[in-house]
Order: sequence, then C-alpha cells, then structure tokens
Amino acid sequence: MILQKKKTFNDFAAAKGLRSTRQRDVILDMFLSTHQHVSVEDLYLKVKASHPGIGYATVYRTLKLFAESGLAREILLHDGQTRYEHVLAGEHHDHLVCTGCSAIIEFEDATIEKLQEEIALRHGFQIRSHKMEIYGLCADCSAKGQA
Amino acid sequence: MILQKKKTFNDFAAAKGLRSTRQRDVILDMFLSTHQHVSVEDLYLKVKASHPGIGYATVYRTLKLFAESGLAREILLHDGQTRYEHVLAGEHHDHLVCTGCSAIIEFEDATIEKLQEEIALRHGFQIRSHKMEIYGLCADCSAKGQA
DNA sequence: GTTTGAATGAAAATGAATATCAAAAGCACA
DNA sequence: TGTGCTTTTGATATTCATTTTCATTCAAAC
Repeated sequence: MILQKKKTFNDFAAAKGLRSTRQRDVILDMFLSTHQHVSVEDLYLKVKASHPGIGYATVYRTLKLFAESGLAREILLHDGQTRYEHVLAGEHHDHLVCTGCSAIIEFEDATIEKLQEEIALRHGFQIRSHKMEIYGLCADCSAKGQA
Repeated sequence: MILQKKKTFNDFAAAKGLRSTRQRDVILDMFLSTHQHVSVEDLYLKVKASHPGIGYATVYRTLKLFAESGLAREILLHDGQTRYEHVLAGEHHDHLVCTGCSAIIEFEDATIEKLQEEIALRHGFQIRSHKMEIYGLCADCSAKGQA
C-alpha cells in the first residue's frame, strides 16, 4: 500500500517532469508514516529529527505537491494551521471534530456520498472532492460537561 | 426576520454583559444587509464607506461576536480569507464550491442531516454544527472545459 | 455629573504561508 | 566521467490575514 502510494507520487512527478530528490523521498516516507492530519509544522519537526538539513520551505512545497498529486488533501480546521491527510484511493472519510478536546474521529458513509452525487447532478455540478466536518462534543467531553 | 436576528444578538450581548455600542449596531446592520459569505475585508470596506471612523479591528472583533452569538458562522475556503455567512435559525445549508470560477452554490438536504445525526449518535458525539463543502466544477465551467 | 470598566481605533505584533535568490544537485549529453 | 543547463533547495526576507496592545473614548450604573 505504501509502495502503491509512492508509485502514485512518482508517476505524478514523472508526468510533470519533476526531478527526483533525496528531500522529497524523505518527506514522502515521513508523511506516509504519519497518522491522519499532520500540520506542516508537525511534519517539519519529524523530518528535521533525522534530517536536520531539510528546510521549512521544502516541507511546504513538497506537501503542496502531494496534494496536487492526489496523495494528500489539505484540511482547514479552525486553528489557523493547514493540515494534510492521506487520501486513500477511492475513499472519502469525513470528520467529527470535538470542540472540547480537539479530538478528530473519522467516519465514512456511503449513503451520504450517494446523496452528494445526486445533489451535484441536480445542479449540473461535477464533483472533484468534498469535505464534511461535524463539530460538537465527543463522548468524553460531554460526559465531563455533565459532571 | 432582520429584527429577529437583531434580537438574537442583543439577547446574546445582554447575557454576556456586553455594552451596546454604535459601532456594533452599524456593523450588525451592514452584515445583515449583505448576501452570503462576506469576508472581513468586504464588510470592512462596506462599513467604512458610510462610517469612516470604524476600524479594522472592530470589524474583526464584532464578526467573531456574531459567530459566537450564533448569528453567523465562519467558513474557511482555500483562499486564505475567513468568510462569514448568515445562520438562519434551524437551517443548515451546505456548499458546492466551483474550483473554476469560485462560484458558491448552496443546498440543503434533510436526509443528509438525519444521517449526520445517526453517525454522531453512533460515536456518542453531540453535534453543535457542521460544515459540508463539495468541490468541483459548476455547470458553466465544465461546459467551458469541454469547448 | 462622576466614576468605572468595557469598547474602540491606530499601530505594532504575530504567525502561517510564500517569494527570493545564491548555492547545490539532478539529469541529459558528449 | 566531466560539462552545461535547469530545477530544487535552504536560509532568509516578505507578505498578508488576523490578533494584540494600549491610550483614549464612551456606555451605563451610581
């Protein structure tokens, strides 16, 4: 699966005539080894730990490339930092975001996806991607709120 | 309806012990007279036209208050500017965002809302609000793309 | 009116993201 | 394996939205 993703990016890079560099390999490895929703800062620190030479700007640039290649997706939450999440082929997952503890729970619902397509059709709209976030309190936080 | 909204905010202000000021009245009027998705910049310019004395920071602060009061909601698109939209009581509307011409089409779907509630329930999650954006090409842009 | 603390406006500060540019590195070709 | 050309990089400066600061103004309770 990781190999498949590397291939996705390499194909994209080849098609765009991008050069293959050590830095991009490292950042790709690191990105693939993370869990969901890495901020640029997060990834930069992770990268710097083992490769101190790699700069901030390169991480920014490279993550934008990942997004362009379809490997990653930018998510805007409300903390002013762009985060990147993995795009698993053909899979859309959406988020429950806890406003108490900032926990993010992922979910997926095929019916909602279907309905989205219907809505798009009704408006003559061609879907490229979508994003859904539900804000509220997670089970823990709403339990704490009661106590 | 506009009166109802003013009341919403005034109630909120009263409950929070906020003072009623000329600036907030003006900004509220201006906000209510806009259509969807005003950026702070937009509203600031609109306000400044008739009330040159009112400052940038006040518009920022006031819009945040509107959001807190439930009157408005922050939307993050991908252009680096926070926008505010009207929250109509009890109504959730979501967006089709055209990546070609930046047009925003609104829609509403009761079934999706229901499904969201089910999903939240399944995770013990209490919904406060939600946001759904579908990205792609609007009818015009995809027609142009063909041509 | 006086008093008191919140609200304002102008300007400075912050912070994420992007641009700049000289130096380094990839890649095609000899 | 070098040569030349172009992309990429890293450090830094810059931009731009948003937030903070702080002295002044103003709302509202007494």
